[in-house]
Amino acid sequence: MSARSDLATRREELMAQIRQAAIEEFAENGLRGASTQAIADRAGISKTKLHYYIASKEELYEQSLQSIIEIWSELFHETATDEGPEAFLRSYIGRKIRHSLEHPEVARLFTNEVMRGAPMLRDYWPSSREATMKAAERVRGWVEAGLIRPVDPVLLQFNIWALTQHYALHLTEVRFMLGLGDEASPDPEPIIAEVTELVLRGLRP
Amino acid sequence: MSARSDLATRREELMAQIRQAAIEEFAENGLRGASTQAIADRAGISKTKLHYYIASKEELYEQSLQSIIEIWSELFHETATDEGPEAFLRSYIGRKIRHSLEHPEVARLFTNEVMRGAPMLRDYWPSSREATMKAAERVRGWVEAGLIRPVDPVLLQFNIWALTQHYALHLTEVRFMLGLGDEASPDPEPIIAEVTELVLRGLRP
Amino acid sequence: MSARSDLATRREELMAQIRQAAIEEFAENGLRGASTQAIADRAGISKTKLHYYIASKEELYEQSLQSIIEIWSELFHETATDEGPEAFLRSYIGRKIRHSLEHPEVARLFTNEVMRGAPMLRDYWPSSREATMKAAERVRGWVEAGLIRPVDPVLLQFNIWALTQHYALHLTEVRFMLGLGDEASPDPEPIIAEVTELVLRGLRP
Amino acid sequence: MSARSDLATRREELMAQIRQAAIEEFAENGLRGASTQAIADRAGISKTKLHYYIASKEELYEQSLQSIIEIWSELFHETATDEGPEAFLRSYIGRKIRHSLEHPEVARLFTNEVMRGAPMLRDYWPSSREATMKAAERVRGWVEAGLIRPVDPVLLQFNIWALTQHYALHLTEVRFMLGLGDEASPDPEPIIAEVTELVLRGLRP
DNA sequence: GATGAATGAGGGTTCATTCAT
DNA sequence: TATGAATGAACCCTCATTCAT
Repeated sequence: MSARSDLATRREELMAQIRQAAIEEFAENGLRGASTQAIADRAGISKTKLHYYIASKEELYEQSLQSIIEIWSELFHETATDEGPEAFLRSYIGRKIRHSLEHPEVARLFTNEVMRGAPMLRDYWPSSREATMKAAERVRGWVEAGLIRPVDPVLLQFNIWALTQHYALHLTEVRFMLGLGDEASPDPEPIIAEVTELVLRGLRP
Repeated sequence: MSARSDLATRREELMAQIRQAAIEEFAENGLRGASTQAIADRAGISKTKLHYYIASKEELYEQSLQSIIEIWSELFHETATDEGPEAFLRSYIGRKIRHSLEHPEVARLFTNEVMRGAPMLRDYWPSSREATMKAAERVRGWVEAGLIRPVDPVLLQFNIWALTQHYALHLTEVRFMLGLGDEASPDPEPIIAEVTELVLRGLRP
Repeated sequence: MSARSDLATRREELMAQIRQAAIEEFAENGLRGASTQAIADRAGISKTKLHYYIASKEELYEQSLQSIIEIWSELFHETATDEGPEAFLRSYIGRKIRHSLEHPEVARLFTNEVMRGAPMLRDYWPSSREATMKAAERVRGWVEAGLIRPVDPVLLQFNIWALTQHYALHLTEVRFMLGLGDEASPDPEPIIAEVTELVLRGLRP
Repeated sequence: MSARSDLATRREELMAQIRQAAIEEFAENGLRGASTQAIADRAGISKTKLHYYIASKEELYEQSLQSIIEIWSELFHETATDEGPEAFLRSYIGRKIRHSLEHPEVARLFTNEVMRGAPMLRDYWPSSREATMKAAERVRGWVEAGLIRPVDPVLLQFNIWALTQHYALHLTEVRFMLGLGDEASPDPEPIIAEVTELVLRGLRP
């Protein structure tokens, strides 16, 4: 067992390394600007070896996007939903910002793709829209129950999205403005507190 | 005089065309991913001609960034500041979002640069920080005057920034979720209303 | 006039050099086996320069095929047709073999493409078929007039084609069997005489 | 004994598969254009496995050529020679064309090599020349016996060679001109009849 | 000022072959 | 015997930039 498992494990580990390297490089330079040489360097392997494990740069890009969507989907569905807006939003905003600060490249790659006009995400939009509409329904329920003031439930989602993504996209700026070093990660808690407070108060009936 | 002026005017017009083309191309593909051929095409000139008017792709990129910063600086300083937080925020958020929706490429290019780690903006950070600190001071004044609840004045700026930039960065997604066509611009007013309301209510003492 | 003409002339000369180099390389190694480096070397220019003048290897290949077809078409139509089969065949076979021995690469490239299954010539077959049918009609006329014995007019064309192409394709072998040097061209006249005699006698009523 | 024999048999079968695959691939794409991957695919094995059984692509190419020469040599020597030119030529032309149409890849590979300048056949030419000279002697005998008209006995061999090879090389074109499907094999008999008639009549004293 | 020609460096990818097991 | 992993060389082609006129 150990031999087979070792081989499979090795391959998976390498693929994980490659995917991580790819996400970072694509996040920084976009699909066009990313080079397979740079991805290989980040993954610590040769360009030829990289190409042994991937079909093409484009396919690797698509897989990277796919893995991001899965990560976020899990993050959203792990959040309990039946305890009212305050509990839900506190939990979701906290998780989202913490993840953003730990893995800013994830949000960056996504934003990069969307800024290009999202040509690779066309197929994904419909299912994303469905999820948005389902969430909107829940927000409407909160409004009708008088738990929050009347809001546009789609724009609310955009706004929360904006607030939680921002700290990943602009981490460099945030670090500088908060007087942190180039590699230091800012303490997520004050940021979470501030964003949560803004949203919860902003929604009060 | 007219001859010289005509020449000078022509040159300036051409440079403006080039800069606009550059901002669009850089916004979509980043510094690395942008091609001078694509910029030339967008500007309606030949690649050789483009290179006659610019020193290098990098320099053109820097100029593009510079012009963005000027645009935003004007936008900020045109907003009257001495009528209290509500008037100021209503005005600023409105202007910012309107501009974002009309010229999404501006916000996109900036975010693109920041996501890369902002290597070209190192020189600009200090003066930006100064402006941020000055604005923070004003926010503190509002807090002390009891006009808004106590908030972290720097994070507040990030949050407003996040909310107003988002609609430029994610315009493609926004369009899709709102059921608009690929080229249609969404009506900015409902968005402005929703964002303004969230911020103003979120800041109530 | 001289300046413009010189420029245009230079370009045309270079293109002719490139086309010739391409035909030779493609004739020897086929589309897949040919390398743009080898074509550039044969043309006496750098690979980069070659790629400045061509769109792609495939397109250059197509142009090479196209130019061959034109050459042969001219060769066929230059032959007078209204003086009966003997005069026509003597003239055509002579021209064809002379050309074959002088430019064996032309016949070779064509055969190379046909041997692959002729994927690039699909578009050309129909018009070729038309020409074949028209020629077949003429042969039928000869038969009816009692000038030649009854033959399948299409297979006759194939056979003449086979006999005149062969000396281009197998020039290396022919040279060796005739005891010639590696670069020497065999005297075409005895070959022409022998082939012509075989065909004319083979067609006698 | 059976075990050893089975193993040996298996190996030989596999080698035959490989050789056939190689001939087809080399016939279509030449030595340079052929890929070991494509040969492996045609043989139904993995590229690694292929390389386990062959020393190199070049060596496999040489073996392929060698096996072709053996095939043709057998084909020639199986033809009875002591019944005069007509019987001999009828038999040989028939066999040759039938084989050409059944195994066009054989003739194609050979022609491909010759068109390249036959660098791999240098060693083979002398023995081939010897055979040609022997056959020429026999033709001269026929001429002296008044069985056929005076002809150049070497060129006659080239011409017969040309006529019988052509239908293999240009099968694609032949199929199209005769209105056959892409995979259909034309009926060899009318072709044999026409070629035989042309040659026999063309040689009449 | 303007433009076609040219180029060295690098882009992504494939290839025949070897390694390691 | 057999196979997944690995690799250096080469492939076609594009790029930002410079040259020459």
